Amino acid sequence: MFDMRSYDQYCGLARALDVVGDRWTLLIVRELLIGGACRYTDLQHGLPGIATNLLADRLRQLEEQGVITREAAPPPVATTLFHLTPRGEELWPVLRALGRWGAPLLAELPDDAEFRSHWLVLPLRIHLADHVPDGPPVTIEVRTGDQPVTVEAAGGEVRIHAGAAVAPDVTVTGAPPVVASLLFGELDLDTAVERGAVVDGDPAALARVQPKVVSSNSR
Amino acid sequence: MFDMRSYDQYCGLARALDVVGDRWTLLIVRELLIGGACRYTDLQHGLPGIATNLLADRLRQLEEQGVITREAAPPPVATTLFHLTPRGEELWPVLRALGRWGAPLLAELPDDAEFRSHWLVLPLRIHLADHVPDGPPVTIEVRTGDQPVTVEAAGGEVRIHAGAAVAPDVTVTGAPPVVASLLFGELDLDTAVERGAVVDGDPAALARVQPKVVSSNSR
DNA sequence: CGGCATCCTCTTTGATACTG
DNA sequence: CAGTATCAAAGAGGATGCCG
Repeated sequence: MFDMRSYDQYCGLARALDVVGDRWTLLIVRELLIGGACRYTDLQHGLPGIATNLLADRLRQLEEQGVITREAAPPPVATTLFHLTPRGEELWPVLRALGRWGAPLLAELPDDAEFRSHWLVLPLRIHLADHVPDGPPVTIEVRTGDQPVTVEAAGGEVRIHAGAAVAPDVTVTGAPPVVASLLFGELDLDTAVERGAVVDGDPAALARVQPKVVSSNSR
Repeated sequence: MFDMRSYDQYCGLARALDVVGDRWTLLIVRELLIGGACRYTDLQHGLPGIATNLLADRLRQLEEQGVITREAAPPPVATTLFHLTPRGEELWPVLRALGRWGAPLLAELPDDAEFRSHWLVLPLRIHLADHVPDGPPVTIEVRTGDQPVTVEAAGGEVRIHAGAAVAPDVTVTGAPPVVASLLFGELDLDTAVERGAVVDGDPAALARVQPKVVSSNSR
């Protein structure tokens, strides 16, 4: 039905690209790193623009290469769940490096670019830290894009996942670029509010997890 | 003449892939990370199988994106030199992560895969270290593939570059997989020799730089 | 509805030949 | 040396149909 195209080079980079270098492939891995396990339709939702046959092809290839597994969830759910194998999870450093390199390019995106709020999860996991390990737990609800994202800081650990928070100490609402810049500490609170962010609740909860570096970004 | 295809997603990973996600692109970056500056024909030699129009296209795109620069070398050389910009050099963590992930896949390659010995340079830079900083300098010449590669250890630093050594303390000759496995400490000396490697000179020079971990690989 | 497969069109790639 | 030109083959994108 298809043949794996290969660079056919004795080089680790080339071998990696043989497996994950095709269009959409690493974005599929991103989806699975964020959520843990996804249904086919979850993947389609998180990968706006992908053709359905292409998604099916990529999933089959990734399965053959041992990067993902498909698991038939038992009734009454009766759906197929895709998730990364341990080998697939080892792609995390690759995604981290690429995401970091690409971050400065976000500024050049048109305003109508696609956005799914769960895409914030991995960058937030990289950049946020609990700076007050001994403080009481705090919860932040981030409202931008298609669904809320919850940030919980407690005991020196930060947990981030898609979905609404129960009783957030603070909520942050606004367009993705402003909300993201605020959370990543690239904008201070006042500037973010000036640019349309709405912060409802205790701003100290934000300061607890934001990266310390505040660059002097303007635009 | 062309339009940059974009995933159009507000996501750092997707933005990175917009710029360096096309086929061959990261391999071009590899070539430039290894050598520093390359002529068009050097790139063709290091990228066996690439179509020349594709190479020209990719170079133009990378230049537009600020990843590489082209520099007209003055007479009497009178050639164009391509090299990475600082922004392009920041792709090093990406290549490192991908190369590391792909390394285990090298074993599955057919024996007639393409090989250029300078492809060893980056992995060697990652894995080798000078374990005897106070010892006298040593030089290793690696002979496999199309040209020799030189490893120099001195004062705690290891320098690796393509090209012959002047007066090597030891030379290692053999097929790429065996030579590479020996240098990376995945095979011990005896096993490597059994499998066709020829080590001429002082094997202690090898031990000085090899990674300490010796895994129990067999095949 | 979830998980694809098919069909069709359009773009990108690969191979080769040729040029300033 | 550093490309451009040309053309066939493969892949991507989009719409729709199928089947449990």
